[in-house]
Amino acid sequence: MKKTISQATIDRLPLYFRTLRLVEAENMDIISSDELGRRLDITPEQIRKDLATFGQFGRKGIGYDVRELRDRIGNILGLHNKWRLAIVGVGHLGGALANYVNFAPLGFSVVALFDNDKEIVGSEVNGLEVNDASSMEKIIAERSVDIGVITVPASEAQGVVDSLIAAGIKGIWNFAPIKLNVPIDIPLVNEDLSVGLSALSYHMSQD
Amino acid sequence: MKKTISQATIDRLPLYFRTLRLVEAENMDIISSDELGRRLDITPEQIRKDLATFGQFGRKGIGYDVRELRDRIGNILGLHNKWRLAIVGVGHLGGALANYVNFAPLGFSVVALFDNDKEIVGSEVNGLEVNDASSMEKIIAERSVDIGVITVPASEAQGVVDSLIAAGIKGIWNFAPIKLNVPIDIPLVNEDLSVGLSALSYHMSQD
DNA sequence: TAGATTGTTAATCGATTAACAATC
DNA sequence: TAGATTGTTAATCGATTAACAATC
Repeated sequence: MKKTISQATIDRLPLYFRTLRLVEAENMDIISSDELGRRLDITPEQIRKDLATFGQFGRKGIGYDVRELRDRIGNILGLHNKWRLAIVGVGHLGGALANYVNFAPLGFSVVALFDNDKEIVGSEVNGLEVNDASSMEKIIAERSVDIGVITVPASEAQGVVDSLIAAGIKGIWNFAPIKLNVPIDIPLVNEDLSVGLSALSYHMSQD
Repeated sequence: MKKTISQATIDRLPLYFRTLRLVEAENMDIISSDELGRRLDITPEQIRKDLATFGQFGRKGIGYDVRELRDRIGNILGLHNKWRLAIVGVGHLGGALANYVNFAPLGFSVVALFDNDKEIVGSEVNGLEVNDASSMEKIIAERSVDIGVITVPASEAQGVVDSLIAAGIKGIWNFAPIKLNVPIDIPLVNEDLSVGLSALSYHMSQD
């Protein structure tokens, strides 16, 4: 029986991964939980605890091998899967994500774009043609799309998600500010920009 | 002495706010924690607990007045401040945020755009001219900018933040995937897209 | 060896859930 | 009145922090 990993731990792993890549570029071979924590404002105890969830990664008295730890965290996060994304809704935000350069180093690639606006369908974004939403089922199968990125208006989001799931998508990354219903076996991550901005407003309003 | 409010609670308030606006558009005057919870997949106990942090909002046996609760949550979040944003880095993501339509209903407005790319400076995005980064200090004061939005590459982010803070900015909303150092009295919220996407990858990789 | 640093257990802290009296 | 629903206290659960033995 697999122990459940806390979401808080999972959300810190990408930060470790990112920092290890930077540290690697600085030609450091070994890093301590202390140094890694200093670079992320996370306590070394927290980092060691997080890593201990998945096994033993370091050497007592020495620290962690940068490359090895980066690889192992990447594998835990499933980044070796080289996930393929389809962006549904090629407005400003969808277009920006189609051009986002920070996906590639994590192994994600955008392989399909969809919209239902005749003005947008047929145009090219970052070298990829925008397809009509009606061809979603066919193209998702053809291009082995794994993840659907929802950048349509909230009112259309659930319909799009239903279609994606019918087409066999394996995960949903949602930017529409609305609660989506998905089958329990389809992971869903919500990226609600208004939450972060409102939280900032809250903190700025405290004396 | 003011009790500290948990970040988890603060992060749920925007969801309540958003849902209350929708419910209001449906002409509902009263809502129970049960119904609100049903619409957000949050337990009614959690909602009542969150609200209780800030006082008494409802009527026993009846529920919450939709408009009143929406107003009071808006005020707790500080949305009545009508914050003014400047976006620094008008690439794809910065440009998308300059056009983002979901800010206005929350009282946020974008009043300045900056970039250091000569190709971009002088162009117009959503009716607003892109200014040279060198004029940041002057324009931020002139336009009473409250919040700086960081959409520059990670390598430039800390420099931009230092300039913004020197110019008198009151809060930072950061999209650059890097840990920023800011004075403790300047609230900072990080929006790291790779965290959410990596977490999705993790969940998709579990049996 | 002495100093550094991990991995792990125990202690603490904080958040969520459950229960229920108050009351509309 | 009976049914519904809040606000609040108590119980539980889970996450973080502290401490330290193991060991390089």
